[in-house]
Amino acid sequence: MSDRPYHHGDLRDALLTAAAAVIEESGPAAVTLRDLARRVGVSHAAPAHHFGDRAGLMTALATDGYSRLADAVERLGPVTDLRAAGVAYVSFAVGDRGRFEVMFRPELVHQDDPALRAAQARAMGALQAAVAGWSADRAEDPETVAVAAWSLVHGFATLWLQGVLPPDLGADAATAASAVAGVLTGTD
Amino acid sequence: MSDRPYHHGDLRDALLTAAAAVIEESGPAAVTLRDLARRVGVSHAAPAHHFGDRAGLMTALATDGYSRLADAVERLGPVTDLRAAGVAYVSFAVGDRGRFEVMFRPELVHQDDPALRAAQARAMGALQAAVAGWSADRAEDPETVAVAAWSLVHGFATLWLQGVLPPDLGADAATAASAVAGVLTGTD
DNA sequence: CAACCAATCTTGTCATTGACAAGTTCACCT
DNA sequence: AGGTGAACTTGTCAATGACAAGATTGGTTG
Repeated sequence: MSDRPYHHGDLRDALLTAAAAVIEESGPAAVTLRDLARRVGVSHAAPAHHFGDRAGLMTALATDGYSRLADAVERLGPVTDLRAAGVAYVSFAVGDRGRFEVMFRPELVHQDDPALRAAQARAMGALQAAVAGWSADRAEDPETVAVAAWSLVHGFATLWLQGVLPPDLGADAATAASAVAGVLTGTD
Repeated sequence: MSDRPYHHGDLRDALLTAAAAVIEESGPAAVTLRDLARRVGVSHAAPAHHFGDRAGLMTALATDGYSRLADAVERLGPVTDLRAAGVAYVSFAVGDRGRFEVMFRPELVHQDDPALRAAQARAMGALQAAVAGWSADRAEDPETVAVAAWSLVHGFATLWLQGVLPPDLGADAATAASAVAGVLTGTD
């Protein structure tokens, strides 16, 4: 019918990239299998072959996101200042917003997917390892401290992405995140 | 056709309550105007009369949520310990999960809705007033401190709701929130 | 008290979507 | 050369959101 080749060649990645782009523009609710297919130039049922269903596509995107987050944190190495880890976390969320927004929406993905769980575990392990050195210096229970640190950076990232934070913080998320994380560390 | 009265009498509130219940069970993506209509016992187009469209219903639900949050925080009065405000915030999120989940999803609501913005402003004002006394004692810029506090409790609430936090924190969100907030205040 | 009126709710319809089924094309391997 | 399975297609169905037009009702006014 059309002159495009029957085999796309890289359809899976193309769909994931397109999905991330749609989410960055309009949020996860705007992601439609048929729209992605149109954007990439394939038939409306092609995505189902690679991902099964819509949740399958979201699962693949979230898995990809956890892997990238783990990469970013592992590149960091062990940190003694929470701010470095916080900046990495927030930078990932802002820079890879399309994936980050799906990672913490359990209702959109197949939570029991093995690949997802593995990538999730790797990212969490990397985060914990990165913060371990810092939290050891604190008086409180290390786990409570880790949860506080995670809550702080995660909350900041989501609030920043939603644009509800006061504009006085500036336009650079990393700089603002560092300042906010400094409140927890007590450094200035 | 059926024997139910033509006028429901309290359809608007009934739909909002049903929507909150659906979200608590299955998340915002599971909310369907037609399903809500069925649950409440009206025709499939009845919801549109009260809310216009799906986003209109979500907007009303979010507005309701901001009002309830503002009520909860104002009941608190001025606080000198962040933990009290944090517990109130998290308790609202966990207790009114169906509304909380919609309040921070800009893509689901009509963000420019006047009633929404008013309720939002009231809630944010109440939070800021509650924390003002506490943040004044800190060395850092008060606004940065306020953002840090908000980020911490908001992040904790969302992570808690998603069930990704370690189970060692216990089953009571308020207790865990108090402990985690204590890391920021430095009190133990 | 009757007639109206605006709000409330209904039925009917349409384009879009996700999911599924069955067929077609193609790359690769033997 | 031939087959074999993965990649992709067309076709279809029920469900949904949105819209249009009509039916019902409580209140309100003349």
